[in-house]
Amino acid sequence: MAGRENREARPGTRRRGPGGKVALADVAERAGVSLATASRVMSGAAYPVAEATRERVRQAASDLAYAPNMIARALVRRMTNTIGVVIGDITDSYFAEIARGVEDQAYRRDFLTIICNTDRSPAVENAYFRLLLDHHAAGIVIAGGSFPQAPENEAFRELVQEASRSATRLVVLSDRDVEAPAICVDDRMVTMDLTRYLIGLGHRRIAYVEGLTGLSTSLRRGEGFARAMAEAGLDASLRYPGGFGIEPGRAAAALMLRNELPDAVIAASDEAAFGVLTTLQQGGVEIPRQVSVAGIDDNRHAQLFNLTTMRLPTYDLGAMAAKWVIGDEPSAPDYRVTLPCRVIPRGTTSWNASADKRKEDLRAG
Amino acid sequence: MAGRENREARPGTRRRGPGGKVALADVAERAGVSLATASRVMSGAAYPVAEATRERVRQAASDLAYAPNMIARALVRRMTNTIGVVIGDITDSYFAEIARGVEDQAYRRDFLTIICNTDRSPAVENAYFRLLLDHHAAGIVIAGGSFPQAPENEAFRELVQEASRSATRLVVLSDRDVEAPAICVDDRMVTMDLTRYLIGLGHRRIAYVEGLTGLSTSLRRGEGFARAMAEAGLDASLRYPGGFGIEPGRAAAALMLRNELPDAVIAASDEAAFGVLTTLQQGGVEIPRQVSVAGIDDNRHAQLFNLTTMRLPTYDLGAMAAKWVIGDEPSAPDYRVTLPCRVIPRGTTSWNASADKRKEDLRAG
DNA sequence: TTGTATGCGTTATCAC
DNA sequence: GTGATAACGCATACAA
Repeated sequence: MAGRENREARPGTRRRGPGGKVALADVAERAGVSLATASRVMSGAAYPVAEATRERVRQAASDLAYAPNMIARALVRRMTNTIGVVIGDITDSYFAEIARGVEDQAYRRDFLTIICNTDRSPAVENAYFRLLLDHHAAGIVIAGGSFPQAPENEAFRELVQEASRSATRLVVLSDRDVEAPAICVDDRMVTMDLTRYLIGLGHRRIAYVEGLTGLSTSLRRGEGFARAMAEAGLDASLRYPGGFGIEPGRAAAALMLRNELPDAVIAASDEAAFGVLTTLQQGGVEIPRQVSVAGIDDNRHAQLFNLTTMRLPTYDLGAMAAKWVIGDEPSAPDYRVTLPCRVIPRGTTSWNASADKRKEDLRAG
Repeated sequence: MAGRENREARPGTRRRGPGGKVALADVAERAGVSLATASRVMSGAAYPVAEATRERVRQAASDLAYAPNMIARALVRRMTNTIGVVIGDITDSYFAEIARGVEDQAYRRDFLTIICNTDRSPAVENAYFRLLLDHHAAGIVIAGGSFPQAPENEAFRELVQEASRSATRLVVLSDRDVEAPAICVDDRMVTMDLTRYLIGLGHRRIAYVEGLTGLSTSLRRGEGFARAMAEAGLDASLRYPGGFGIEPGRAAAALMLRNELPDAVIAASDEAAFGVLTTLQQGGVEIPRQVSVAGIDDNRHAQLFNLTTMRLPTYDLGAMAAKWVIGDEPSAPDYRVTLPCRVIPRGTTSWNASADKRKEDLRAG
């Protein structure tokens, strides 16, 4: 009431904020309609407005170069047009691809993509989760794997609960063992298939460079390797402590150079495989004649190194997550999708020549 | 008035929204203080509040697990706690590093980082600019270079004007020829220094793989190459159409293989240099014995390829931009900083053996 | 189909 | 120091 009286007390004044910004009220006034009507046409609400009126409002908005205040809209809708994507590190191409997938979908619907680097710290992950919830993000995409041993997991669960009570939609991109929609790959299968591929190439003595210690993803990939080796009756104990970066690959390769070389090596990531590859080559090893090397991810540089690798649908992971978050389908906490992966054979792996020899030995013996 | 009466009419009821969220009013009620006082302590305003009162409010907030509604706060402050970073493509490590620089600073102050991929489209850039302005971002960091010929430049200028009238701070990370704070490198100097370095190594016939056509950054880098060659009395006409990706590098190298090889090649980006490097090697050329190769950026993979390159302070560019945006210094439209770059000599460049020969020829002649 | 009035959850401006 | 209350700019339930 009071507000309205003030307005009438200053007849003829435009309702402009200090920044000179034109508000919806200005549009309504110019179009000669009520604020409500102006809102109905500008907000794109499915509400009956006469076409003539609609046009007048649009014209007025255009004349005044009206731009809706997203904050005010968000306040009443209890929701911002933003999607938060929580990742390890945007400079890691794995996460960058996911983020790109999210952003592409977000942009199509005028959503903004918020990026949150955790450097794999569960504490930072929770902090960002909280921040995004407070920001009333429309959706939160959590891309990193979990650390089953982390004490922060309990707080994480509570945040998931809070998210489920709120209107912001949550999607996890790896098996986080929480009640939330998940879009993932089968990490165990990833290494199983890759290991089988190398075994099929005649390799027997296969080394594995592990992923980041303690990460659930690393655990499952390690299991897949072990299982594939076991089913072929091979020894899966040739493992090197690793990580997803280049350095762990280098370190593992340096160790290999000092001992008997394996037939092949699988690294838990492309980057680690690059480290293995270049270090072995610098050590005088011919790839793939002496040792085959394979990675996981198929990132942009895998082709450059001609690296055999497992292609992960990183971009699609992000894109599907964003679609689900923005989408009009009703929220379903049991929404779960597993995306397929496949081996991309390239030049760093080849048929194991000594396997022929073994066969001959077998025949002779 | 009406609101208050309603509250009294339902004694004992907690003021909770439909989402069950606890609001500041709940905190105030529980602490037995007014909404204003509760706001003063929770918003961290520099306003005198008795320490005892302050503590009561804090306790109440903690008891109720109160989380401030950032949207409501943003509405009255006319500003969200977000920084938008407008880049070409987050999967390009150059931009990823910049984004990381921004995000690191943002996180320290509880700001959210919004990422905007334009794919170098001026139209998309403007669209995102508009979106960020409407979102009342605290700051906008524009990282991409400009296309001097683009018709969208006028609209861009208008957006810059609008930004300057609003409270959101704008920073550009390349020479955009607009009235806005800029944090850049000297692109002309970048190629000049690198070219001089190669000339100093005895190379004479130097090829240049250009950057993306039409981009101001590419233009300036090309100029730097030409100038350095000219001042040494060398021919700068050995240029290949390029781009910042791997493929343009490959294409240029393929061309080189079909003609007389240059002494050295400079690519406008590391990625292009990788393309040149691998393609030449696949063509049987020994690097650096026959041809030296250098790039620009010093991204994470440059070390892997042992690539000589120009180190660009990408991370710092982003970090400084974010600091300036969040910072407490008064806004200064003439704020301009140029960050230094330097050559990182690695294994893909070496002294030109035939230069010795030339010297001997000279002496003999 | 249009208009009126209320509320969204804060901060800020007054008065006390 | 503290409290009451008016914005902030929009969407929407309810009235007409």
